[in-house]
Amino acid sequence: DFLYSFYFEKITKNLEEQLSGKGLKELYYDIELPLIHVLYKMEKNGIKIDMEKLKKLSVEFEKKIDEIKKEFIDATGYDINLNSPKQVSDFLYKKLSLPIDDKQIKNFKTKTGYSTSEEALRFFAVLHPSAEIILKYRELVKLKTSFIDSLIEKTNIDGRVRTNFDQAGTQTGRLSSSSPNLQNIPVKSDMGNRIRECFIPEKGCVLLSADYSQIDLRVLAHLSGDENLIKAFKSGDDIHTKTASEVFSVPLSEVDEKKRRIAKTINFGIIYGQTPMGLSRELGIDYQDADAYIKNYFNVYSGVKKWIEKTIEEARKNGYVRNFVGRIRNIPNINSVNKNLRMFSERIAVNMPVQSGSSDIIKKAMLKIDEKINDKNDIKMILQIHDELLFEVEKEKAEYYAPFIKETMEKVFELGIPLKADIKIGENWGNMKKIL
DNA sequence: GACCACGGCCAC
DNA sequence: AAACGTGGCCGTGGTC
Repeated sequence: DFLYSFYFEKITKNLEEQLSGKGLKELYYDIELPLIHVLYKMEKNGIKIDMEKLKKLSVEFEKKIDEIKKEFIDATGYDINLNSPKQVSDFLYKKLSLPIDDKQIKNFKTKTGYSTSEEALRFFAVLHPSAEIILKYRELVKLKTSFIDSLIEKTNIDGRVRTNFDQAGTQTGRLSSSSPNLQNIPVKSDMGNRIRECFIPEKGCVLLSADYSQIDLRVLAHLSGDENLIKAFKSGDDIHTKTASEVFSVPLSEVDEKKRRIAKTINFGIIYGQTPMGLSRELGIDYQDADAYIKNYFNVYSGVKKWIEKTIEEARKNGYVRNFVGRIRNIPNINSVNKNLRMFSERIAVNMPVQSGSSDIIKKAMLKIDEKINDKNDIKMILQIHDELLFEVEKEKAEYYAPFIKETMEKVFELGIPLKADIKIGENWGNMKKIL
């Protein structure tokens, strides 16, 4: 016992000094340490799975995958392993003998050969019907192996699946989730959404989802203090439509879907440090146009541009960046002579205060919500997906807790812009209706 | 059988 | 593909 307390104190003191020296005591004691218990409870709670539905889905996907395999053989005469990028690559680039020149495929090089990525397959799809078949095969196999079968295997006998949240696994302070990862359950495709429908509440309960609206862009607005971006959020208009209107110099009413889509891509790209080349490729537009759009963006939101420059400057000087609650990320290669490494470091430096800022906002909200619900048994916090919290709550209590959760999330930090959270409820995670 | 790199792709 | 940031997991193809 003596030795134990002797070394315990020694280690504690050492850690305290290290935290102190880096200005991390508040982050540790106000956020990370108390969060441990919240995460523990979420891991313990787990989430209920509609096993019957999931198993039916597995069978259905199995059949479809078999059909697609046959379809491929019928269409091509080749019986290759479609799970093997190597075999698919040989098939597309060699066996098909398509009239493609080096110029067209030079963008599709990988370390080991020629790519069969979705983008490459879309290129081949206009030349040969087999590419479309492979794409469909990929989608279904991905959903079946990574999600359907994995979830079936990892769901406990009590009908609930429990993830592992890693609190110290990311460079930005985000959580990560594994075994199974419940932070990347499909949502975008119809097929994928059918998997989400297999996540259900306990009998007598509903699922309640609370997600921050545009939290990263709002954090960017706060950090940069950019007047236009702040004004945009204060106005309550759709942010991508607003950006489109500003960047293309047209009234809000004249922003069509195409313009909005471009603006949306730019908005996300800014946070990740996207280059004109990246933007042009993603949108399938000319480099010159992409370059002009980004320049326009920085003209309109000049405060954002200044903040990016300032952030990179600080990273160069200090070798690290810090977010608004003091969290640190070291940027060791920010002054590297290797241009690729240096540019990469600059994007990391710019992205960190934004992504980690959002992450600490939701962590703090989790703590405040937990303070109120930790002794209640009519509501459980069960998942965090970066900007979303998922609860399992008794049906009759959903309307009682909803405003509290919304308000707690929105008021957790007083920033230069309003934070906004939307509340939805539903009988499964794939079909949620907005209530607040 | 354990481990790894790789290509590929799901989420935010 | 990635000159778009943060993650985890799948199957293949290879080594040991």
